[in-house]
Amino acid sequence: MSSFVSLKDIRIVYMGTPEISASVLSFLLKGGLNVVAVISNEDKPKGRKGILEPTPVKAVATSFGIPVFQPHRIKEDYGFLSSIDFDAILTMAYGQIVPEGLLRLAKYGCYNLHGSLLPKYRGAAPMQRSIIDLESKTGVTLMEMVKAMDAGKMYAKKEIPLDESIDYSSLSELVAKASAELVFENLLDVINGTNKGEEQREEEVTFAAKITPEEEHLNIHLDVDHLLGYIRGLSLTPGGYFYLEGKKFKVFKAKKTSAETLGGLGEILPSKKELLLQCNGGVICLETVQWEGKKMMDARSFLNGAPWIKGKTLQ
RNA sequence: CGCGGGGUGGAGUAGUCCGGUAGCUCACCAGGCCCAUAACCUGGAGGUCGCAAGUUCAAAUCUUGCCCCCGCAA
Repeated sequence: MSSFVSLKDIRIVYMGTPEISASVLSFLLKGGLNVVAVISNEDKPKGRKGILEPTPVKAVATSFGIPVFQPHRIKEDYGFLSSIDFDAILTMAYGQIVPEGLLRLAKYGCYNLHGSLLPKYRGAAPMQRSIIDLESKTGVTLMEMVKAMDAGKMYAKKEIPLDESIDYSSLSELVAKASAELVFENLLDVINGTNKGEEQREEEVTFAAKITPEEEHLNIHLDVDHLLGYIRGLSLTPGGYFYLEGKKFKVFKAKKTSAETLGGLGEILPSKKELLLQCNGGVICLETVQWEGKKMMDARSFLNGAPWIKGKTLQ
């Protein structure tokens, strides 16, 4: 076992790719964590013009002057790590399975930040699923990386209460902040062996499957509360949608206004200033929407330009 | 050359095909009504119609080039 005096003495290799992982890295670096190298997925062509853009994590690392490695297949290509002097690996949403051989390269272990209260919601989309399932709370877990996905020992957790004001985007921010806190408060103890961790109880394991393209098409038949769960769980990216006049009509934000049935299922109810949608078991007020080809806008603006929507039915 | 939609007062849109007074719903300002109001009525200010060039007596509208935004696909 080691005996680091300060967290800053530990030389860390950070692995991650998307926005949320970049936020975590940013918090960690601002807090003084000693990150000696960053591994991120390959840059991919983005946007309509297919321009190659750096991954969010790469962008942050670069701005801090930290070397970035982007192996095509980490499984076959992690030899570059032998040229780096480091102590431990920390990952958050890297995007590829980390091979066992690489796990063994870290003298003081490999650690992962997972966006749920393990053992619940192992897998790809824990934050979205927690919201979609209408959980009352979720959180972040600092854990040991092992061969099996999200199955290692748990060292520390932070709980985050969920309510109807939290969507995927706002939860991501909370998770990023909590993740960084977990690292600052616990990683030293974990690596020094003071914090032994706790095995996950297999009988409590649940999985958070990736969001499928089909799920992004909101199901108007769902009962109103679960429908709102989907809207929040998918917002702001990728955004759940209905079809209106054959084109996608995304709904980013909505709230329940009554439990009545005032029109046909999926009908936009007549209202001067609000975009009211009849759902199964109640009426919801759409607050932020986007019609295919248009910009995201508040419902009031949309209504100003498209009053004809009243009486139409969303599918 | 991946497919498609779009850029019009502060916001959202109509008008573009078929050239000729820039309309609508809001926001804003003033006045009115009202116990009162985010409601209602009246009046008002605010626009180089993305940029540039071309055609024309005349261009938001037609032609060409460019910039930017958005949905999809990757």
